[in-house]
Amino acid sequence: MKDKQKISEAEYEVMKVIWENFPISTNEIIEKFENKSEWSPKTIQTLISRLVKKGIITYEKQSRVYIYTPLISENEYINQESKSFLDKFYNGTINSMVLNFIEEDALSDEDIDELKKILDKSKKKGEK
Amino acid sequence: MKDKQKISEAEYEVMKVIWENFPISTNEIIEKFENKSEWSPKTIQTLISRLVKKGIITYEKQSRVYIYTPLISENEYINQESKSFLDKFYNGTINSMVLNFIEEDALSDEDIDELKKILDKSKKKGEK
DNA sequence: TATTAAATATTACAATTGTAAGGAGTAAAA
DNA sequence: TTTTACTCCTTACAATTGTAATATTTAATA
Repeated sequence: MKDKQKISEAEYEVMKVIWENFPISTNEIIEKFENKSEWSPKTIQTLISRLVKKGIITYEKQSRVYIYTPLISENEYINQESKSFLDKFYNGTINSMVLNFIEEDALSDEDIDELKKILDKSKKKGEK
Repeated sequence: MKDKQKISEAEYEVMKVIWENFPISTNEIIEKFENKSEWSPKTIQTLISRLVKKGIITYEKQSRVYIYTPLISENEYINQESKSFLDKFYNGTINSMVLNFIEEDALSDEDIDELKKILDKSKKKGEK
């Protein structure tokens, strides 16, 4: 991916389809939206072109059709967005986000227990 | 705040100043940016007007100057944004975000210990 | 009261985004 | 080979955003 281009909301919807199905052609992408959105195929095509132009996906020509592949993985992208989100709202740490959630009573006792289990499990993994 | 208007990046910078200092006048807001940004006072004024138009802040006229107050608290706003962020990237739960961070090795052992302490403390509070 | 100065309001303009329509090239069908 | 149909490319247009300049109003001063 070229240096940190933003993926817009609409483009992100297209990216989800590409991440789940690549390598994928224009028509296959359009089909995936057929039932779940009102977007015209033209709109989807525009979004795809913009993603190419931004260097977020690339394609390979197979005779007349284009087959797309992402240039950044979904995980990389989510991590990147998570980092900016935490930087913007929580001084950059997820701990401070969790603390805030607890203070705001946004976590149930079950959530908290589950979270503890998650942490304990990771500790064990780290030790062995 | 009118139904969920978006606060843009630049507007958010202004909001941070307003949240920290309200009630605050245009000139006071502009002063706060004097050393930390290159924005022209005109730019800041535009951002303030847009925030008013969006219903995110309001003002009171004191003779010729306007004194601004937020219509949404910083906490409310951060909570709101956190919710959409989690919905978009982590199925809506912070637990799944933490799990992902652990899997990505984005948390040190110290972070994890600290997080546990945070959780234990909250548990105690909940019990009493 | 007439002038000045300060504050707010209006206008500007390019880039990005959402949402598409129309045109062009080429492979397939007639 | 000519026509058709499908795929990609170019253009469109309004709303939002970043970044201001200009114009107007009005309080303060002369």
